[in-house]
Amino acid sequence: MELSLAEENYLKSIYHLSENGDTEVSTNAIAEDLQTKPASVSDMMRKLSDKGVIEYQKYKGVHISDKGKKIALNVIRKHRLWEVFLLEKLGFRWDEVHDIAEQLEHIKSPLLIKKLDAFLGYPSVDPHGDPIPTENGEINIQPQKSLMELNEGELGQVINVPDSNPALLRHLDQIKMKLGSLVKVIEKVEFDGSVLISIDNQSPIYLSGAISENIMLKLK
Amino acid sequence: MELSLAEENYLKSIYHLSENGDTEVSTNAIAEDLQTKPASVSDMMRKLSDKGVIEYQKYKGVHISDKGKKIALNVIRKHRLWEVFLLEKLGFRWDEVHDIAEQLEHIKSPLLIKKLDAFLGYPSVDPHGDPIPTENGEINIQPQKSLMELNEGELGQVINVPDSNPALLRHLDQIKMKLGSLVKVIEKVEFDGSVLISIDNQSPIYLSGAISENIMLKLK
DNA sequence: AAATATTTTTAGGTGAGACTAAAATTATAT
DNA sequence: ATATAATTTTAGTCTCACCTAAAAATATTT
Repeated sequence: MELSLAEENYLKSIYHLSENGDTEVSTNAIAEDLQTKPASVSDMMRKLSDKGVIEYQKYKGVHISDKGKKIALNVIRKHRLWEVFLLEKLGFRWDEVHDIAEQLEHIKSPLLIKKLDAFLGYPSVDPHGDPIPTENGEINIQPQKSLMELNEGELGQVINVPDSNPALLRHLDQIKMKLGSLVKVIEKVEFDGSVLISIDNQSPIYLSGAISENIMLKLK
Repeated sequence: MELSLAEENYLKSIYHLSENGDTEVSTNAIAEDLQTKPASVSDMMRKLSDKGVIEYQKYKGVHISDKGKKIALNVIRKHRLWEVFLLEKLGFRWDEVHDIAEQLEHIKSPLLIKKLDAFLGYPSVDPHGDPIPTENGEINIQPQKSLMELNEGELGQVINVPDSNPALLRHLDQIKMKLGSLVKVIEKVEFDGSVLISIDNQSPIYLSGAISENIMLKLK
């Protein structure tokens, strides 16, 4: 079954908002995520439901079906493989790849993705640490905690940062935080949720709560 | 000015049908080329004319403007760079690249194309021998003759074959004809327009007129 | 030059995917 | 429990790119 570009984007949004298909998603949340109006979402839900890629009851929110999940994961696979290509082969920075990959992910050619995957050496994660789903729609979700959840004294390794926020990514470049960096929480500031950390044993710096909740780590 | 995918395809068609913008193009020819109906073409001509990318008078055919030519050449540039990528980096065959490049050519990101161009080593022709326009819309059109135009005894070097006909390209693979091959016309058959040729001094074979008129050569 | 054929345009309509405004449903607060 | 607020859906439009059928313009025959 071939979905339109718009339909693919809806499915992807639902997949993400439902955290990998586990929770129900509201009409408003989808509208917000896709920068459209709730009325448009309702229309589309009827259509996607008819196609069997979501389960939908009026006023009751949306659940992605197995079929839908597979399609969403395939789009995500393509997005992340293209991100790897843009960074590793073309020399883009990690804050530049998301928007272009948003376009490339809709190119239709399974063979192209097979060959791209091989060309890139079968990567398992994209430049932001997100796991790349397999051809069969399997995805390896790692247990992770946000930097804000760590306690004073705890140590973690950065394994994931958001791909869609260039300004944040550029800031991480500035403070020299990258995937794989070891981060130690020295002090948590009660008042504003900011944290004092050291990155790879460098001199400590403060990070705002807004930033630290977006940085995902594996406990060490 | 941003054109839609459909508008870009119309411009590209007009550019090609007008042989690089030189001749007038008829409504029917465009409809045939784009597999659409003449009525749809008339609609689009009004729109493209309003945008200043073509000169159009009702019932009088269409001429592409300088502005339009530049846009068309940019799309063609992208198409041909992607074809090089697919063939040289991903290992596609030359008969497989056209359809995928038709999709990739509409990706919008000047920086992407700059970087892709560099990654490919600034190629000047695509896998079918078509010249790749520069960023500024310049294109190096070589004088060339179709194999059918050669006389008996004449020798030519293959410099261009059509990119959009996979069956033909696969046939050329079979008879081991590639870009750069030296082709000698041994005999021209009056009756059906076929020609007896030798490719790179191999044993002679017959080619139908339909094939030979699509193979473009530089006289040697 | 008139008749006929071809090409092109206009008129009106369709589906996709968006919108606004209003109605219906569900959730929250009093 | 009722009133109010928030969310969601429906109803009715809009634009885009296509369509068919009919009309208009141009080209070709006789």
